[in-house]
Amino acid sequence: MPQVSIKDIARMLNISVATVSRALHDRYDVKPETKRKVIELAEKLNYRPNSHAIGLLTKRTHTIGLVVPEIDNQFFSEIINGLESVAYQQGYNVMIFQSQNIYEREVKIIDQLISARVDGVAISLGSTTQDFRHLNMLKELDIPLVMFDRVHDSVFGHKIINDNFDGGYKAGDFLIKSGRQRLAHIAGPDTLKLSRLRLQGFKAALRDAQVELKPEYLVYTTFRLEDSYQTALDLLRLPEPPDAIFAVSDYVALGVLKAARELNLQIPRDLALIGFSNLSVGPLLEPPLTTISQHSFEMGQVTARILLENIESPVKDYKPQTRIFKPELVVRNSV
Amino acid sequence: MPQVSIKDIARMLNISVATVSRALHDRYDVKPETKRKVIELAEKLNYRPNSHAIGLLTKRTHTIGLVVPEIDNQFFSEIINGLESVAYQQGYNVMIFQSQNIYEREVKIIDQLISARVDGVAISLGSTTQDFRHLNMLKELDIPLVMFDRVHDSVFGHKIINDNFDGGYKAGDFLIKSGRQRLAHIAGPDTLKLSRLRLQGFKAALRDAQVELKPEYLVYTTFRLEDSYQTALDLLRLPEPPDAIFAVSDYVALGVLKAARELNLQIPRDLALIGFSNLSVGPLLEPPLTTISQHSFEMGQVTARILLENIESPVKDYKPQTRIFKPELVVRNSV
DNA sequence: AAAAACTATGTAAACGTTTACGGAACTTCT
DNA sequence: AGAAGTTCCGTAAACGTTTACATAGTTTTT
Repeated sequence: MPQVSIKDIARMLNISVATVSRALHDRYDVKPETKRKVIELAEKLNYRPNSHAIGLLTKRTHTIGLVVPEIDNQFFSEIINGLESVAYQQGYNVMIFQSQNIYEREVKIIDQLISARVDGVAISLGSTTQDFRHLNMLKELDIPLVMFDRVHDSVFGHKIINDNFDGGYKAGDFLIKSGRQRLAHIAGPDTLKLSRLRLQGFKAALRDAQVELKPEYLVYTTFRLEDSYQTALDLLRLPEPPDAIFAVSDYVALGVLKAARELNLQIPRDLALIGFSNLSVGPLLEPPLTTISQHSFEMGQVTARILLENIESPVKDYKPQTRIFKPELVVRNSV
Repeated sequence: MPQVSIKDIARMLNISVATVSRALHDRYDVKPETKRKVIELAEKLNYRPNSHAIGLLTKRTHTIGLVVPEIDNQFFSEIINGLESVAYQQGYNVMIFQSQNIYEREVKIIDQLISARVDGVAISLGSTTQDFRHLNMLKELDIPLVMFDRVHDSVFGHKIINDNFDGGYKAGDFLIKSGRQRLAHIAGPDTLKLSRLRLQGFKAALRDAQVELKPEYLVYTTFRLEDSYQTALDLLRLPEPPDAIFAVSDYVALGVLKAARELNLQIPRDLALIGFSNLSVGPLLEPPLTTISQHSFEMGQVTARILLENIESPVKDYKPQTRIFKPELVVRNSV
């Protein structure tokens, strides 16, 4: 038994589709008797409205497209949860897509979202994205856009970001205040703004305290566990190894932890370690990981609110807003 | 500038919509000259086909709906990745939804997927779901269904599952072979089939080795970290505490780890610990966690393959298949 | 008793796309 | 030169739904 339409119901009851439609919407101008018959039959036949027909006609889908680099990343999944919680409450669906940090896939996803005529788009940019035409096209098509966490200035849209500079500063500051001198930083890819900002904040903290950042203490890694482990290993095997490491993320800190264990370094005695993100496993590690926490769930909520506000606003032109979240130091035992 | 349609292009070039459609599909019966003009204009105007119109007409959306209890769970996000990898390759989109283990939300999601006329549905059941009418409706509407990991016999659809009995057996067997005698199990909610099966397998291993399972060594928990930590704490504070624990999942094992640390128990000396799932942080814990690994990525791939095969098959009736994956023991240092 | 108002329903157009069918304008063949 | 074939394009219907407009029938008002 394939899908039933309003037409089928109309035919079976010998009435017009218009009446069926009105009955299902509980309009005032339908006889209660008719209403009852329609609703009963619809129920019996498991009628479900065809959202393509509705989307085609009304040009509204009550759907927002969400694009993240990857979902198996707690930071993003928390943002997704925050965003969904607000969207559902307002009667919107969320379609989640992963770009896997692959530029071509990101472009394809955006094309699909346009084809699906979503009411709005929320995205965290892929790390390899350098050309932004696909995103600026949304503006031309009057589709509201909100970028979160991984944003770029040459894209027209709202921005929800962390103050990564501040986070980097807080990490550096805390390490210094805890008495360390040979501070190192394992940075993320230089192409990512968040990497650069965390590094800059870290540097600023050192500068303010007149602590030197040795060139060999600044190293780069990707977010792959294997990479950060290797990078940490190299760093800790220097003739004069650092006594404190600020890792650009908790994932990277996990790599440091592994490397330190391999070299029989004890944390925090031989090495202080601070991460970034506040993964839920952090407190369960040995030692519990000191980190910088981002308000991920909240960021998702705010992303949704700004997007929905824009979608429901009658004017299509909008001035992009920027919301900045301040990260927080979470002190545990790794420093 | 709102969205451009095929009609707009036709009007601007003084040709019919049929020709525009044919040109964009690169049909043989369009003059190259015309083709060029159409394609150029479409490109210039950022034309994107309206997938609602196409879905309405062709009744095919090339979209599959994916429902998981939650995405911030590595097991599920790995399955998602496996499923997406196959789906994308075959030109299908994946719409991801979270039920949050809330029955009403699961029902609503299924309704939406029906409304969106997805070509097929893959789902891992929510833990509170007891009524399956919403899922069996898919059968009536000729929408193929694949259940993975959390399945139920009263639902008509394919099943992709882990042999949880075997996993439980392997865990118990390994603990016994490593010389432990006072074996305990922290089980998941009894409503979940996977909990019951892992427990049964564990019991079978003990029975086969003629090792007793003391009633007080069998305790239950939810998957919330706080709960498993408390449960573990109670267990380890017994007058005669166990010397080995099989935790129903790695998440729960993290709670045990925390409790053991609090009580100054050393793992594996004072307590052997084995988890289930093989989370990526496992090897980075202290000690690295011994666990039972599930082939999550592969499960996702198989889920997608079976679903797509069914979707593309010309016959709408199908015999549900069942695929069982054998879990694997991953030996690290916690035993 | 006619006019006015209300009730319940139907008609038809529109949204964007695809495609079967038909046919006009050429070209090639005999 | 007529027949036959080829090339290119247009017409129109269909998918499922909503809604402005029209209208028939009934009730109320004057």
